[in-house]
Amino acid sequence: MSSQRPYHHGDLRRALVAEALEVIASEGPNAVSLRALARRAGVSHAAPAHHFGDRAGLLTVIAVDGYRRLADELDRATDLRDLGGRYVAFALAHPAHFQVMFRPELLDGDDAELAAARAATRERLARGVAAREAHEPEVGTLAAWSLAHGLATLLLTGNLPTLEGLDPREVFHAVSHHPLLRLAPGEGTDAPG
Amino acid sequence: MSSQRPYHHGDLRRALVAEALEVIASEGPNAVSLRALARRAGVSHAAPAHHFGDRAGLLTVIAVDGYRRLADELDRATDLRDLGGRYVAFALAHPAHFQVMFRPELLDGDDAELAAARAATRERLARGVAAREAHEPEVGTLAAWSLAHGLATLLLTGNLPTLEGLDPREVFHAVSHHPLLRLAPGEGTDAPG
DNA sequence: GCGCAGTCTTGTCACTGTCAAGATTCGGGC
DNA sequence: GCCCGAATCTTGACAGTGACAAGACTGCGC
Repeated sequence: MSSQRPYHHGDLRRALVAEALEVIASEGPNAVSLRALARRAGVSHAAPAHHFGDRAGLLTVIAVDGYRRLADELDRATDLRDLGGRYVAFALAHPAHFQVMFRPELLDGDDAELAAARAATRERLARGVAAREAHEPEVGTLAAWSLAHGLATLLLTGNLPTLEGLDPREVFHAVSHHPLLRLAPGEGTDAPG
Repeated sequence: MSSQRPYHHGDLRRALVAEALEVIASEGPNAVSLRALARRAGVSHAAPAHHFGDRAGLLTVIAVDGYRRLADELDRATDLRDLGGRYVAFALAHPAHFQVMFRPELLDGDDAELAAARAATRERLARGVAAREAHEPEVGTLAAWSLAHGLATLLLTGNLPTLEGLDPREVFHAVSHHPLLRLAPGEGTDAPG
């Protein structure tokens, strides 16, 4: 019409990913429409296909990005409890990434980068647990991962409205202090001092 | 084949739910198409709308059914560890129900039956935990729920391929026996009484 | 200044959910 | 036996979607 945009967008790939993240965070991955993203970016309806192939391609790019960010975050953990806290905090700080990462049916399962990023993140988790727990580290990893992942998922899906505004890290810390668990780093079960 | 079906299907509602469960279990809730379900049931493309209103209506019916079945299952638990085991086992025995139950964006959030069924199930969880843990039962419920829910979710999303064929209940028991946790019923680690 | 590869457009197809309006059949009251 | 309302299902239409094919434009290296 009036303002004739240049033929080339310039940074379409990045723009599409950014818009997709907004949509996913507010309405979930199902609400992502390649055509709607294209409209918002001011390009034709088929432009996204060039960068991502198809819908799964776009979501896979987001998932890979998420796994890498999470791995970086977990690298900063000081102990087992901090590891869990960072995991839960990541999920709530990057809800779009987190949701997509754990919905394999939305992703391109054959993507090599995805497999690599996923494995790297997992290795961070296992290392973080093994540092504290020498006994059956694999089962320990599973236990810690399940706890953090479950809490993150329940918070993200709105199943814990009471805890809505709280700092997710503090919520995890509170949970990990409960007598049912023994995640306290370095302290015995009954003799904290 | 050439037999002209009667105008009324007879049990269309039930048939559609059954087909939807199959589709969800094998390809996820996104793969559910009202038109495809109608085709498989041998009715016109708009027939499902009469019974469920829209797509969210169908999935909400499934979620309500799932919450009720889960509540029944949790009622049978003998102790806290058994409660978690049953939760995880339910998720893997009824993957379609479980997936839909925890995807609020797919459901009709205003549905009264859904709210009631969800509350009833939650009450079962809280009761099961409180029976064993008197100290901060709400935090304890959150801890136990997170652990079971996280393990169930990770198993369902194919994130634990190593454990694929195993009995989910035994997997939970193994996790709950790890020194990181204290879910053992009645046996304190150091001071049971 | 040329050509090529990367970027984007236009056009089309089959499929989807949803709505409106009508056809068919069931069940209860008489 | 009959009739009428209500429940069930059909037909038709509309806008939106992902995907594909073929072509237009443009920047960059040479």
